[in-house]
Amino acid sequence: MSTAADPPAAGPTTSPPTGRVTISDVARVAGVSVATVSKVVNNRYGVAASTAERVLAVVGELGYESSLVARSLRRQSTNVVGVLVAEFEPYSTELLKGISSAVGGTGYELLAYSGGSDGGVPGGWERRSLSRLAGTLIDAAIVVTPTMVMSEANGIPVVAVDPHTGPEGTHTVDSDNVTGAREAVEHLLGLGHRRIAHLGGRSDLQSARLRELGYREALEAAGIAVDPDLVRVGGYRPDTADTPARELLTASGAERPTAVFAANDLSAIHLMEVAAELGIRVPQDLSVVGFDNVPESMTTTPALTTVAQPLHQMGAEALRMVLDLLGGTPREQHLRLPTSLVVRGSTAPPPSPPPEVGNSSAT
Amino acid sequence: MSTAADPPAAGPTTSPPTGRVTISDVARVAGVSVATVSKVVNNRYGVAASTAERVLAVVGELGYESSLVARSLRRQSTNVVGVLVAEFEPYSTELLKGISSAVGGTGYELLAYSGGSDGGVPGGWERRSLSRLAGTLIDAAIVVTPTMVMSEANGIPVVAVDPHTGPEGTHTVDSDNVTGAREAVEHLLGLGHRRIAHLGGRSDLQSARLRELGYREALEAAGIAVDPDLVRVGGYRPDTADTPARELLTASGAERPTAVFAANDLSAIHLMEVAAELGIRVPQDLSVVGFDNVPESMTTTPALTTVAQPLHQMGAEALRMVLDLLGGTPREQHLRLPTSLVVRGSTAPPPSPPPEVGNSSAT
DNA sequence: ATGAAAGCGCTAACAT
DNA sequence: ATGTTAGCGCTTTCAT
Repeated sequence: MSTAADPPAAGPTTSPPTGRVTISDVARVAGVSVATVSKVVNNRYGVAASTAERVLAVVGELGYESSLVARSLRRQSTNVVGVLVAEFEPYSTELLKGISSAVGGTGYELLAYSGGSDGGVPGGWERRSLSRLAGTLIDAAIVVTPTMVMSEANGIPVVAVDPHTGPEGTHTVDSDNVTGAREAVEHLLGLGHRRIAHLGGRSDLQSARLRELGYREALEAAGIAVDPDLVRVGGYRPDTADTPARELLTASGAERPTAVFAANDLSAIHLMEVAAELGIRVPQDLSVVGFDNVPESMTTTPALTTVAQPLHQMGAEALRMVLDLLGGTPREQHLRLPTSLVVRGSTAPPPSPPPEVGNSSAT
Repeated sequence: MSTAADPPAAGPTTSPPTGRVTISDVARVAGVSVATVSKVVNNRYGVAASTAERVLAVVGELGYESSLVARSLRRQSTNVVGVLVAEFEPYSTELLKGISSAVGGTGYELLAYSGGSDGGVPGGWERRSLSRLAGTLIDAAIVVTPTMVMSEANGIPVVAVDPHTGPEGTHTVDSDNVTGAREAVEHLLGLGHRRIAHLGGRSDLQSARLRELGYREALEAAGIAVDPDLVRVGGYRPDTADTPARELLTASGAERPTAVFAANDLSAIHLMEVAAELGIRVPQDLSVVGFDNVPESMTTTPALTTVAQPLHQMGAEALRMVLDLLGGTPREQHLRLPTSLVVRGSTAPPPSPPPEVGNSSAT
């Protein structure tokens, strides 16, 4: 009395109706032991050609593929490099493109893991992800913008890209934050700006401190004192940058900066939105420079002038470094790549200077 | 006689000098069994408060985190959704951003695996990756642009995004390729173009066929016969598009198209480079339209007019769909999202038409 | 409340 | 040439 929905109990053997094909399934169907199947699929010696053939046939028929998990648990290495990120956003995905292009032909596969944000403690996602994957799933790891110092205690090579804590414990790849920031500000100075504000990052992060340092250096070199009112913490994110951006832009008259150097593109873009809301035109009334050159920086109107980090190249170098480490090739601990200024539409000379004291046509 | 390179054999206990901290290490140090440690870290009942406290202290001290691999091997589910891609390129990473933004707050983690290209057979990476991960490492999978039909025989929910074989076996998310292509060509027609070429994708891929269909439909609706010389296979990639692009653009005089609709952005961008090389100005001498709207389409000069696929949204929808499937919520098999034309600088009216036969000033 | 033991799928010694 | 066994790190009955 079975209905059509009931599969006609083909065989109440060990095979569950659902689920994946395991090595035991192959062994049973081929009439050999699991060890033999393992030898066949791994091209080990000691298997008769006829047996191998039969096993391979069953493998093809059943579509068997060894489980990465079970295999890594047993084996020493997996041939997989892990890329640990907090989240897949513009910065990490650009890096990923560079890593991916460099992995071709190396025989390694890539596994990008996003174990950040939700759930546990805000900081420390990198340590947690690393502990969960190292030694079992991945042979080496590239950690993107870790907030904490990574100890290599997990027994696998680790390369940190743009570590927020500065190059310390581990091998690192980053870009020249200070020079990049200085060039951004020098660009504004060259345009004639004098009241240049800085919408900073997070004061606990190395990159933010270095970018602010570059800002200060450029100003001082030009003989301009840094006005504390013109420096705000923006937090790197649109939401955290909102209030400081408003404070900067609502200053009255001559107090208002004619240009802003933001610590990253995301906050620069948000500042441009705030400016638009306040009726401040970019670049006529206000020049804006960002940092990172993520793809999003080209989508604004006008497009954002920014300091480019060579993200693809940084990713590729990080992969090469971690593979060298894996192979025992000694590598320098820190690799720093140069930034470059990308001038687009958001910067222009400042509006005509306000009438000075003693000017003939004042008031 | 030990050199500085020899670590001073700290303790020949069971703990290897290298490698990760395992549950046994914690158990040994805390003086309890591994079962107890497991119970503590998983908040199971039946552990004395004092014991739990002690174990937790050791966990913190040693920085223990359970291995994803070992845990998944034993457990039914892993709370990890896999994203299977052939490679991390602009298309898949944009999707990834959408998937990542939608995963927040769901309690799931993301694992993007790139098991394509190198090594084995060109086709079938998706089947291989799925077999390797399904059932053990990941609870569900989103497969990006699979070339083959995916059977759900792996026992886990699968959603295919932009499947190259057309919506058949599995659940799918894609965009309206035909309408998108038609709108692209209608845009060119509206600008006054009549000789419109098509730099196609790969003829074995569904999306390429649909885009060519849209191209043909638009032309026919306008009463223009499709010139076979104006249709070339571009293969979706810069390298494969090179020769066909040259063939299209080196046609002499009036034979040369005044506009090209390319099957994707990458081949459109390469065609623009070829045009520049040949001294053909875009958009004055030639209009170009792409498809996808990957970030790279904004980096060209002029920026590329293209048909946007809502990639972030498609990724987010794919995640929602696969999570629904996981939770047993019934979902429609196919979800198709609309495309939209993004007009940028690479399209303009055609150059003034060549003198017609019977024109007074002809030759 | 705690621990011993089995077993997830697989590979690698070690028999036979 | 093939099979048996142990064990990777972990969770989970089942005893104690």
